[in-house]
Amino acid sequence: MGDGGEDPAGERPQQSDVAARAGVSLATVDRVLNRRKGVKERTRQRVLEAARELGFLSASEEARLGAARPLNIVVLLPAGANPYLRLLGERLRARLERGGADGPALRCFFIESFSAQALAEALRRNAGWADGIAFFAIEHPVVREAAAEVAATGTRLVSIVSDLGSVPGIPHVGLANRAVGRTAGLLIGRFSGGSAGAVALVAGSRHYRAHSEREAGFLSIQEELFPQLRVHGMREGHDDAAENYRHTLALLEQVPDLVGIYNVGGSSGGITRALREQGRQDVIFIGHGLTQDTRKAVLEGTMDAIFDQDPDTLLDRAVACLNDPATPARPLKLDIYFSENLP
Amino acid sequence: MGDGGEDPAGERPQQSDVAARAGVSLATVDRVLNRRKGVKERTRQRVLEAARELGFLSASEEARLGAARPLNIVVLLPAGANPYLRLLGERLRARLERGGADGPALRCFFIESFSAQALAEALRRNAGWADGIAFFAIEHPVVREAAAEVAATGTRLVSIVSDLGSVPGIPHVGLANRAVGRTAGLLIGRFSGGSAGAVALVAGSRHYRAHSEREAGFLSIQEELFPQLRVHGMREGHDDAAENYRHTLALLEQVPDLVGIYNVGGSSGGITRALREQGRQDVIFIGHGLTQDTRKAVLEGTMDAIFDQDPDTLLDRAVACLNDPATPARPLKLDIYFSENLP
DNA sequence: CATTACACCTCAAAACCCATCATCTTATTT
DNA sequence: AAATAAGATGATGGGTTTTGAGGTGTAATG
Repeated sequence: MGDGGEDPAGERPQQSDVAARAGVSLATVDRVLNRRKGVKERTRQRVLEAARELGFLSASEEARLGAARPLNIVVLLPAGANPYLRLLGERLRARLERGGADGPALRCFFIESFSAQALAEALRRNAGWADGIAFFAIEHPVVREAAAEVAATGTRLVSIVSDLGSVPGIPHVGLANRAVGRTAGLLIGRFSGGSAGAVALVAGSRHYRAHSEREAGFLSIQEELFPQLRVHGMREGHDDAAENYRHTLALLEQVPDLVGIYNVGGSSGGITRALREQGRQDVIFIGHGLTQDTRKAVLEGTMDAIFDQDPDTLLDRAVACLNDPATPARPLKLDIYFSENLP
Repeated sequence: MGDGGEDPAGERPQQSDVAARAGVSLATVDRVLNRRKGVKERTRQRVLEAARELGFLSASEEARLGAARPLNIVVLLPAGANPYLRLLGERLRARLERGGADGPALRCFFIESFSAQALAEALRRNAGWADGIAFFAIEHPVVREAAAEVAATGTRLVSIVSDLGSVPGIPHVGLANRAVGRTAGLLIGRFSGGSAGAVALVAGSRHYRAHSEREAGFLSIQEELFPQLRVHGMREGHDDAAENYRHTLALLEQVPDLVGIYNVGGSSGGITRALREQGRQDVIFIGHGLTQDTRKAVLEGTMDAIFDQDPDTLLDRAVACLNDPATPARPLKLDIYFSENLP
């Protein structure tokens, strides 16, 4: 008999083809396809697999019948030279190579930094084919709108590192940034040993909630506990090393009694370079992101502490959130590194 | 048709086929497939292999059943009122209730503290039926001897929190304690703002390597970076709150210029009580173990920092080590908590 | 109108789950 | 070495679930 199996060039496959391929009877295929009970899970999977192989089911039908397909996850990060984000991208690649087969398919795109439009567009563009999107959020109506839209289509979203404010249905994986800012303030205050002077804030952008929350926490604790320190207004360095370098040089010149700097954003390399060049290792400096350059800066004494959120934990939690939206979203642990406890 | 080979084009294989191919009875196949006990590991593997060859199992089922039978793991902790160790025991119980079926069977015994004999005996007693033992080590020849013996019988061992020194075949899961001691020294040195004075060390017992390593690290950094601080010799408080309380009272009386205390051991409650009662919140105090009492002490300002190793991570890693002795044994991350970043 | 694909049902056979008990093996003790 | 204990396997049977075979009705199609 000629029929025997699927027919790549010809007819649409029939239930009988699926039955044959799965090695079960028509009755069982019928039960599976119509979600009737009385089918053992193992058989169900066989049938579903056969159906998938024959292309009998559309993707949506497949999903409806619960064929466990690895999720398609997209990660959207700001482009630019921020070393922490580059490290995050690298860990992501590493995870891909490890996880290989059964893990979710992860893809990472770098979006033009600080552009709400670009991010919104990227969200919409990926909503179609991705099952879930993890994104570094920019707080902007355009983004919030796009996120709400995308979430409504069923694509799961999770913000990482920086959130969108409280948008229902979009969990966040990241630090408790206000507390982080307060911790930085506490350390600078205590390290400065009670002497009066100025402390300066450097940020990437106020449109990152992570940054403005850290700023707020820092300001609140300075006011509360260290009145002898005055805070020198925040400067936006757009997570750019060169820009941060210029800001720092200006600071050092304009603020003679500068005691400390807290960089709530990334790319601390520009700041350490300025401090080093000006021989101002006495300035207490705390920044974010455990990377090669910050490690070196802490070891040589230019930087006093690194605040970090472990990239692997971050990705784990983001993926867990996308897999199961019911995952409770307690904040990540803040890792603090000094010269003596670098890993 | 007597051949007995699989039949790719024909009927689906049945359990009876698996039984025949594995050369066992249906009852045994059933026991394996339903994860019932009473099957020798070798037989289990034969059955699984037969099932695999016949294509009886789907990939996911194969993974589920192919995993080695959950290990029987015993955890040995020092008895006593040390809150961190009690918390560890509690997390262990929590993990049991969660993991339920497929997780390893964990059992926790509390051994008379500071008794090498008791620990050695417990190791030997459990070696018979446990697949792996995780134990808080006491560095003592009696223990090392017992550990080597037990390891030789095939029971896997891993030391947690405090290790045995370098004994081949017994990996360790815990902090890099020398670095931890140096970090404590760094913080006390910097918090003290350059003023001269004395810093004191309190420990549980010198027989815990964790404690003496932390001490060594602390001493080394004091000497290196903070010559204006003199270290007041270590006192052993046996992780007992009352004893630590008495030690602290004595310290406060005998050392008028006391600037800081570092408790390398547990049960910091006694120390905070003494500091609180004597109104000496100005003394910088760093201790180990994030528990209810240390949290409170940090919040009220009696304690300046808590060093912690996350109990869940600790247990995860210990279990991983016992499951797969090839697991690389990089040290745990040190978690540092100040008043502002308590979880 | 005959044909085809399929949803939905019933029924009996087959496969399977689960507990029990007897038998055999292996290790431990005496 | 014999006795004993503990564990592993096989045999069996009752109850449950799963499956295959086949019937019926419907809608689409040529």
